[in-house]
Amino acid sequence: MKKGHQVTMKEIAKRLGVSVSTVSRALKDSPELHPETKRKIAEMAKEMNYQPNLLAQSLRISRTKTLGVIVPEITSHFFASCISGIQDFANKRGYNVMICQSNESIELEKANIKTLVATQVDALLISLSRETNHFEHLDELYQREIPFVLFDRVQEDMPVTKITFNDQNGAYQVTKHLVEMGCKRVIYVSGPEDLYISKKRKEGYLQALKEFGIKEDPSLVKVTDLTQEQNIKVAQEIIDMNPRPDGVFCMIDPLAVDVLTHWKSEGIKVPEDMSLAGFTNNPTSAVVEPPLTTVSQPGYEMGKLSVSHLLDQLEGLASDEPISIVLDTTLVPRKSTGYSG
Amino acid sequence: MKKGHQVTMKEIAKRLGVSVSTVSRALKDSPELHPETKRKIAEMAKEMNYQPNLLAQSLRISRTKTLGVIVPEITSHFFASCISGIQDFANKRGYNVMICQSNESIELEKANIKTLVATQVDALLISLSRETNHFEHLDELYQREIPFVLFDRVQEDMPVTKITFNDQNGAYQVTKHLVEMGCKRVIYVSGPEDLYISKKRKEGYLQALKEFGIKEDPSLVKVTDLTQEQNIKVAQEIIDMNPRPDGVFCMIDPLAVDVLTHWKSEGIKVPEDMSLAGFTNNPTSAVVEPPLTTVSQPGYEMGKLSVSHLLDQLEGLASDEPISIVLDTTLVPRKSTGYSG
DNA sequence: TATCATTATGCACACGATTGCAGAAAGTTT
DNA sequence: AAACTTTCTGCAATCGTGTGCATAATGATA
Repeated sequence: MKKGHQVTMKEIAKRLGVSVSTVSRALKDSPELHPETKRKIAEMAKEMNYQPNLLAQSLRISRTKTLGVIVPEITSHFFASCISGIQDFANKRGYNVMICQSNESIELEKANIKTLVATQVDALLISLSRETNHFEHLDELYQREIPFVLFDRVQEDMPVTKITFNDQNGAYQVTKHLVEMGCKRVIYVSGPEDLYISKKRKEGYLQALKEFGIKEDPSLVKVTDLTQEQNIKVAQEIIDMNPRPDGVFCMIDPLAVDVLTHWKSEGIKVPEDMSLAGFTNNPTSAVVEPPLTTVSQPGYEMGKLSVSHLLDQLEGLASDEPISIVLDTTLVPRKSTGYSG
Repeated sequence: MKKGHQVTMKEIAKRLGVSVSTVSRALKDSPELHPETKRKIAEMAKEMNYQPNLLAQSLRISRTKTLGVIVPEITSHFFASCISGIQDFANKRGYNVMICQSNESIELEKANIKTLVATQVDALLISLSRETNHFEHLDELYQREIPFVLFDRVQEDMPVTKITFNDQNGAYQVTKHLVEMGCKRVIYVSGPEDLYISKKRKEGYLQALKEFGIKEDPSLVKVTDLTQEQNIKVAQEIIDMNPRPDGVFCMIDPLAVDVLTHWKSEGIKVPEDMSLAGFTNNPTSAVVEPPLTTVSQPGYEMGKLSVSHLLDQLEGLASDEPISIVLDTTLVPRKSTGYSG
């Protein structure tokens, strides 16, 4: 299939018997040109449906006004919200966005970065994959002075701007809530342990226990790789424990939903037999039965803030100094922890 | 913030005291060059961490190997799945993807098309917004010979390749299922009436009724603009009807979930008092209580097929003749219609 | 009428990569 | 030693847009 021909300045120039530079100046409304000439050229451009070739412009000014975004997966509602926020605010400021997903693979993440850099994006917004436990590819970006920010899934030691949620505080609040609702033995179900959010949420969990004078017990921390299979395995392990725990905080909603579904099929009643809480406030968590207590993380806001700060830096409206933006989370108590309100 | 400098062929050439053309040929492993020269250049390129500038390449060959995608909203799980399929298969064939969302607005849809065309994407994949009821912008694409395909939300009269689901058959099956489960008075809740999928699903609904010899009754068709507010209003209207219907087919899952939630708060039991079914098979529909009977629409598959066929056409592997690809849907019976299996 | 100021336009080059053609350098043949 | 290959490399133009500088054309002044 052949792509249709696009009208160029050259053709407008030819039709009117002027030079290309005159056309260029006319379309930029340069004061050096005779008004009548400008009018004629503008008219012809409109008639021929001229559209400037952004590729050529970008090549000239070495700026594409395009940002690259890398997320672990688009189909996650949280990341989709982030993307949505990034898009909206990038567009508002005249930037386009190229989105890639790493599918939680570090190799794909590297490949994505490479392509985005090759296409000359002006900057990158990256949320790291689950697998990413070494960071040479980020170091390289840094050394090549390609601006980028990290959001949600960050590497703490990287000297770039990072946008995160107050994961620790969110986990603290939800654990505290579980204890306040009467739970004596609270389990934390963690995702992969070197994941930033796994660590932070664990810290919050431990902080709450400590505050209530509950001794830390390693056997109350379970780990899953977040596949449905393992999630269910962990759910079963929990109800097999003796003495059985009475509260479970899952580090992310889909995990909590898997646990809930399994328990239901095993006849466990939530919250009567066991309290359950998640994290993220996915739309799903509001409509399961019972509705799931969780922690709200506004993804759209995160996207908006990430891109806004990045563009401020790019355009010199903010200092180049890397900063750390921490967004607040809010506890969303629901029936799965016995809350009725 | 200043963007780091990228190494160009010119610099490699300067360092080695050869011409830029020699560098270009060396990096393309041209047989005209002395092997030793090639070796030296390749080495230097690696050392300097040279990355070709895709912008310049694209400008030269007038092809960007980039596709534009426009969807109504990214945060919908269905469209996110489509995007995911498009991405994966575009990347496999060496193409990049720029994604835009129209937020269901025809004006944004037009603006998106304009930017994507200006950035010289090689082709477009479009799913129309709810508001799109005139099609000049698509006509223009067609006249300018910019290749594009329509998926899911299509305009039937456009002479381009269209990828849709067998919406009518899906609706037929779900309606038939409701009747077979014992429903005597089945409601169809439609989205905006000029939406392609609203129409098609209504046809399927009517087809099933006809087959069972049930007379068409306009009062059994309700319409909502799909805002939560109106969805709830319709849900209330239905339980206020006299005689009360005993089965409801909502044209899309989130609508069905809104209805279900409202009914629960009003003490209506599903499926005992009323059967309920949706369409799309969102992840949510499996975890609500009771689980929702629905129709599965594999979005990832749709994305994959759309992009594959588009690229086949672009690269001359498939005929330019517009075709219509219709994907099958499958009924997913669950408890909300009394199914137990 | 010669000179100068002013206005309007074009030339040439840049951005980075690619390629047809010319031509230099080296080797081979007569 | 002259003529001819063969092998290797560089020049210049291209893609579409933008801009400093030169210059042509016009009018104003002395």
